Amino acid sequence: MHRKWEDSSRHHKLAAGAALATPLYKEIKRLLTETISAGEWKPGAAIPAEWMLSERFKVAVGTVRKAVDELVNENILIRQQGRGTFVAAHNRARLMFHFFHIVKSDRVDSAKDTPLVEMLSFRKGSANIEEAAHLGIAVSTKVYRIRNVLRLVDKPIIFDAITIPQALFPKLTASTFKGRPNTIYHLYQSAFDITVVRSAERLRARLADIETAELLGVKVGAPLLEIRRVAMSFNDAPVEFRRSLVNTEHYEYFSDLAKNS
Amino acid sequence: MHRKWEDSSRHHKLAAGAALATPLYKEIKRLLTETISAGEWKPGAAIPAEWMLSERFKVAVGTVRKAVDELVNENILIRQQGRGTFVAAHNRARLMFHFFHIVKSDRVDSAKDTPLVEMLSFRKGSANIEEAAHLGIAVSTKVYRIRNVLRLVDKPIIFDAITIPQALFPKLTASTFKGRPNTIYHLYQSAFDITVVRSAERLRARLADIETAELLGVKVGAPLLEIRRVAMSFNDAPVEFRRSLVNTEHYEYFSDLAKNS
DNA sequence: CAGTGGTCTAGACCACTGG
DNA sequence: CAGTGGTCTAGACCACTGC
Repeated sequence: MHRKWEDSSRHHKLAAGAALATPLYKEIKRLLTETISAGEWKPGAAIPAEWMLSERFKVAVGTVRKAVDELVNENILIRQQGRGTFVAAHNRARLMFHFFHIVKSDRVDSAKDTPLVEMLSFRKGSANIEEAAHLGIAVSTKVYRIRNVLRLVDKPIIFDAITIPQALFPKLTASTFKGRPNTIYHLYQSAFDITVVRSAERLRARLADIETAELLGVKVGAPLLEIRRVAMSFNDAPVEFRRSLVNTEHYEYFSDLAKNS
Repeated sequence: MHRKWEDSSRHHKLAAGAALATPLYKEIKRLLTETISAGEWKPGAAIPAEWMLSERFKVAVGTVRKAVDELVNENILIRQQGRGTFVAAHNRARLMFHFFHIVKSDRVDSAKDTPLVEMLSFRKGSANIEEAAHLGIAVSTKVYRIRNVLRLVDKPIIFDAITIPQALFPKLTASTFKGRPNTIYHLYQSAFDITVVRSAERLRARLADIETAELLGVKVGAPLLEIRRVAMSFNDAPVEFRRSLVNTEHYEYFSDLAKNS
């Protein structure tokens, strides 16, 4: 009855009081992540019902649920009662909620304006020290560099400089972005099978230089918020490094450290 | 056997397809929070074992666990296998981990320096519009205002202006802070029974004015990171409004939106 | 060793969705 | 209505702590 005793591969205590056995649900979680990552279940599609997964993996439904719980918590899966469990897809709402933190400063409710992206340039290049460090690649590795201006309510507010490794995005060209109504993370996902699942950001204050001042319509020496973001896929694999400069005269960066109730 | 049918107060469907019954574990969570908030279990102390709670509340242990799970997730409770479950106390490690986000910019590991706090002033006053809005109180409500300079590795890096309602902190005086080796949130908790459980922060870039420039040892017009924090207790009740100005020449604000694996 | 939380199982029933 | 996730229960055993 008790599965544990049927499977001798678990609970392997090493000689010298070494590493502990991984909980079964963590293993299921890993298998689920792998299956998603391998493309068996596509973004936006439903994964099999929990009872099916429990049969497939030969574990109790409760164990599957605990694994799914964590993936839902990490925004990799989305549960919908009565419908099923789905692989999170990168739509605009998701981007705005999880990856766009600029809000109008006079809004108490922290509602967000949707940015309008205008590409300034698209170039090939070699990773500098900073880019290499953040992307976990060697210096001089080939990268793409994309520069955008983001407008909020018609005014240029954000200047983005994006760096991504060429190896991850084969045959990417400037025209790939043309006429795409979706977000760039949706493009990563739909065209290159790369799913951004989380990001880490570092912020500091900067003075606007001549170029940025012109782009954002501020004076040289105006204060700008600089954001350095590393976007990561499964297993914290770095995917994109982005440096943003934000005119925070009427907008702010909102950081809610609230937990998931 | 099934508790649901013994308790008729739950599952109350209102006439016009109205509000849903609250899950039992949410109710248990509320009771736990209330009990902590009422002071029956003190910060740092263990709460009763799960089986005791399950008897006390007349529910299954699994239901208690689910409630405790969420409170652990919100950093209100701390589980320690083999020892028990404890009410989170505000020690320095906890503060640094959850409420202090300034890291040295050249450190990849995002290790933090411990700030040395020097109080500049302690005054009574009346809430202005901004303070009132953030603290959820009426304009002109009586408040305390505390101004600090925080040094990191001997250099003044942060200027803090803290505003708290007098009603929440009876008989607070400047000398209350004298010779306290602990953090201010520890003081709130130990001397006033106010536990800060989460915070929301808004960031922007600013230019240093004369006063701040002098305090932080930078030039007038130097770029500073401004952080407006609202610290909250249980049920998101605002407790403290803090405006920080940070010299981000060698330090950064680190925002990791990682989830709890 | 007793006592705690951590994992896993098994099964019942509820709430919601969509045909 | 069938099928999905959501809640709740009950009980076994494991892993860890501290006496």
